[in-house]
Amino acid sequence: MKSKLIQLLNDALSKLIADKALPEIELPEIQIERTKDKAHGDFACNIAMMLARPAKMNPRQIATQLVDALDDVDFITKVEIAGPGFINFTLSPDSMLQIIKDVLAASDKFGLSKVGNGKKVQVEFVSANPTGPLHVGHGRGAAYGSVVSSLLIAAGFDVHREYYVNDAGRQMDILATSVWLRYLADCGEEFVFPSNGYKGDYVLDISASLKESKGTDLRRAAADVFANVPDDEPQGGDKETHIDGLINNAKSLLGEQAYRQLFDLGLNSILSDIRADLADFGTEFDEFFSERSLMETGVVDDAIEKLKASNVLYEKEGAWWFKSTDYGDEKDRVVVRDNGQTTYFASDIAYHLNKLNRGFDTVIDIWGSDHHGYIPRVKASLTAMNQDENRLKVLLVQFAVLYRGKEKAAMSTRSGDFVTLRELREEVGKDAARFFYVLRGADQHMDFDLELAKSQSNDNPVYYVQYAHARVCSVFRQLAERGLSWDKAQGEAALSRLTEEHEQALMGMLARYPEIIEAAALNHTPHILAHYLMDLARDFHTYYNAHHFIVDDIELSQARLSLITAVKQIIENGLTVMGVSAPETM
RNA sequence: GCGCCUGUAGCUCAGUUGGAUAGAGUACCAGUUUCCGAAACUGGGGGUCACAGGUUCGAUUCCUGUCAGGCGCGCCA
Repeated sequence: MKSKLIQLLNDALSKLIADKALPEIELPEIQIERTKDKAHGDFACNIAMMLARPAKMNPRQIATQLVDALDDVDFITKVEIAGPGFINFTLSPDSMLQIIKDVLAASDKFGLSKVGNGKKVQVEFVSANPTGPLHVGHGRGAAYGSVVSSLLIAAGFDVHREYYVNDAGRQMDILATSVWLRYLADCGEEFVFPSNGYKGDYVLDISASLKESKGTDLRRAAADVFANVPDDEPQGGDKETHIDGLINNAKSLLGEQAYRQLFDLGLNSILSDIRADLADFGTEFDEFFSERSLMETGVVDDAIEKLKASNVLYEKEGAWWFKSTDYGDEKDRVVVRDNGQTTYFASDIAYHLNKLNRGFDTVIDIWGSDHHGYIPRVKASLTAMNQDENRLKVLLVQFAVLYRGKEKAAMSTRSGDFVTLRELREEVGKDAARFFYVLRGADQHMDFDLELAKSQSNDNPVYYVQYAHARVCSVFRQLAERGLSWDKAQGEAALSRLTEEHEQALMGMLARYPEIIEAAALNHTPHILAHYLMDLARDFHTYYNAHHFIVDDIELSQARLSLITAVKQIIENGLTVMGVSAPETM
């Protein structure tokens, strides 16, 4: 509809210029917007005001000439000039009714768009270190990423969803060592657990399974395990060197093969837990991409060679540095440490190069806002390797600050003191949790009150939307009980009977859905879809309370049933995009 | 100190690329059920859009500065 209006106005403008009623100036892009106030018609255009300055004319005068030059079309009943020079359009009743037929015809396909034009987009999200179960902080990224992906799919993009598994770094060594130490304690060894080790209960589960499969094969004397290990922090030492010493002893006491088995046990246990958790949260991935595979297949080394060849690496104090300051970063960054090991950053350079080489038109990374400082160096590395950095888009998700009532809740994977995503899901349900997460803009710092989410889950807006859907279903159950039925053809033939204000409002709402999907997808703002669904549900509930759908006037009844079927369809479509169910009863 | 994000009703937040009288939920107050589900609806009060300048027909929106809060500034991942 917007494009039809733009076409109409463009024709009129060129007519005016041809008639020399307007000077020959560069025309700005015509903007059409839906009016907030029904008194201003259905659509408004501000072109006359935008032209006022360049044309050196009074905006209302331009508007008057423009309106006179407009072609007559059947879908517009009224054109008015208002305020400082707005041109307001009112749609004809027939064109309003068309939306119901469109929704019913397209059903679950209604709202799908082709703006994406099949372009390949990769979306990487969650990518939490597999050192422990997902906690509620990861939930926001999971919900946001999966809805952004679904929106892009709905908008016609070819989407590949990916989870980057950090299965190669020191954190994983700490996990493996933590598991081993718990196992040793289980075997009867006595020692103090390192302050920097992973203390969560899930580590005990893994060590128990290790004991079950290996018996005491991996038992070593505590004295050997702690031999030559520097003091831990509580003893006045440093927690980092302490744990590193333990890791080294673990490797030498167990041997490479047994250590690797231990390492993989920890990794695989936690990763499979994460995958199951995400699946239950309605968050699907097309691929789990391993950091270790990048190293083992030489992709990291290749990337470093590429940077060396581009002459953007230099050696200092035994390490290799990337000159990221040449590309606007604050300081240069190490890619190869003085001990010869590549850094996490080196893996990430390789990973991003790999992504671009896989042929995605756009690569989207969804990161927690605490990683924002990382963006300049990654982009710098891409530019240095002659890649177009604009193909990488980084979307930041601000932290969800957890509260228990008025109190801030602590959250740390290391200490094991956190609410897991699984716990949250079991308490409030997948639907409520997802809706709650996506309800706010990603750049909004979110207050997540666990008390509210858990105890007052009935106040969660998701039920308001789902209830609207269930209510429509209920009407049809009632219809069947009375031995009546809805006839689509009969209903569509009688649509002109829908003259109530509530019905007009609802139809206007339905017509907005495709625009919402497109805007939410292109701007990566799923929360506008959530808000739209609440608005639609509100209009429906209001309508429900004001009028009956099953009435003696058959034509009217059939027309109304057609309208609420369309409403039900769009709620279902929208909730599906959000990964939230649309129940028939509640 | 530098960088990113934020500041809108008591609280939690919307406010589309600058538009007409700044909205919703919640909380509070008062109402609505012989009739399709009251998890709903109707009405009411509640605002210096953090503050100060600037840009223009027009600013909650864009620019600059100040204040306040969150996060980040490793040869960690």
